[in-house]
Amino acid sequence: MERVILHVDLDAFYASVEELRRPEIRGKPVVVCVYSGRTEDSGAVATSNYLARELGIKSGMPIAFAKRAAKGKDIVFLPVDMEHYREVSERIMNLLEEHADRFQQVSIDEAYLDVSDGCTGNYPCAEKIAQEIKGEIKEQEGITCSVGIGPNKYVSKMAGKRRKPDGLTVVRAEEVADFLKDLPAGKLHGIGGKTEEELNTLGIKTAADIAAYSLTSLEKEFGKNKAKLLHDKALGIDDSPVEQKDKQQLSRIATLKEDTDDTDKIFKKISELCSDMNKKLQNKIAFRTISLITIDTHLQTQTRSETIPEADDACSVLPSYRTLIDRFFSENPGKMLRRVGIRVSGLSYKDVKDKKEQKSLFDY
DNA sequence: CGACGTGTAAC
DNA sequence: CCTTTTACACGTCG
Repeated sequence: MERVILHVDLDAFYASVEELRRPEIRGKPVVVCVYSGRTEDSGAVATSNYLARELGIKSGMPIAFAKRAAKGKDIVFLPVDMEHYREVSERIMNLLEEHADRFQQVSIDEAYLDVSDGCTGNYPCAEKIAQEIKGEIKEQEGITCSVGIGPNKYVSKMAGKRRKPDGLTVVRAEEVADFLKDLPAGKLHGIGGKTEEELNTLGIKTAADIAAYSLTSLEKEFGKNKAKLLHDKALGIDDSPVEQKDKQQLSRIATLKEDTDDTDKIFKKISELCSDMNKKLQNKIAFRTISLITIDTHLQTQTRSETIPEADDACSVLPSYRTLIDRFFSENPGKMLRRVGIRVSGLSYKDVKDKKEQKSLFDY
């Protein structure tokens, strides 16, 4: 049976939420920033609203660059408030879930909804759901979103990118090839700058160019898996189901006040990150592997990891982190670190299911 | 094969 | 001048 999938993307989410609670900044360019705390303007742009984007201020850009672009203009710079955005997001996601047979949240501001069953494969029905969703989010939270509708997750995501903000774009199965054909390879979700460069050297520029290339020739250049991925992206093929997946890893990373090779200072920062990690673990998740993440002066990332007997308290493995730090420096004498982080993986979830289920299991 | 480290990508 | 978090593929090593 043909599927019908919606992709919902909240427009300039952080900036929209800020405009909502600060009426005085409405109508102005707004830039929401992650300040690293090293210097006055060190850090990066998390999200900018559409007025700021018109001035060339985009996510990922260093704050200092953005301020230069903003020179002399009436632009609002704000620090991120993740806790607040998470609250708003949670309410919206709950609302979205109501409209789906199957639901998958992919980030704080994005989700996929499989409406195949409820709509029995009918696109107008899916469009109606999209309109309802847009109305509800606008009414209840004052935020606009862009929706893409397609025969799978990938096409719905690509469709949604077509019209923003406050867009609604439908791409039916029979329209997929035409919809994708002229898009530059790098615009296809999942194909980034590096891969685009590689493709360009082969004379491949657009989705149609990839599609015209034989899978066998792609395999020679990219290997079996990546070739298949490229081919599928070009043709709009995606069989992956809409389903909520458990996280496989959790990480926390922070920027040091200044570059350092002082293991005590680094260990102190790691300890803070561990306490923070425990908040995420919430007594619900155990882990088997821990990693130290290091980013040096030249922004080169390295990791050092160790598999340990299962643990559920990030702070309990601090001695192991100490060992990993020492290992890093003995293998990288003289290097200075700019940022450090921790990661736990090999997760197992202690199913704290509702008592009903626990009881039914117990009954057997 | 499992563990480990890197690179790519998206947000 | 350069944030944060997650996923996944791939190469290598034992």
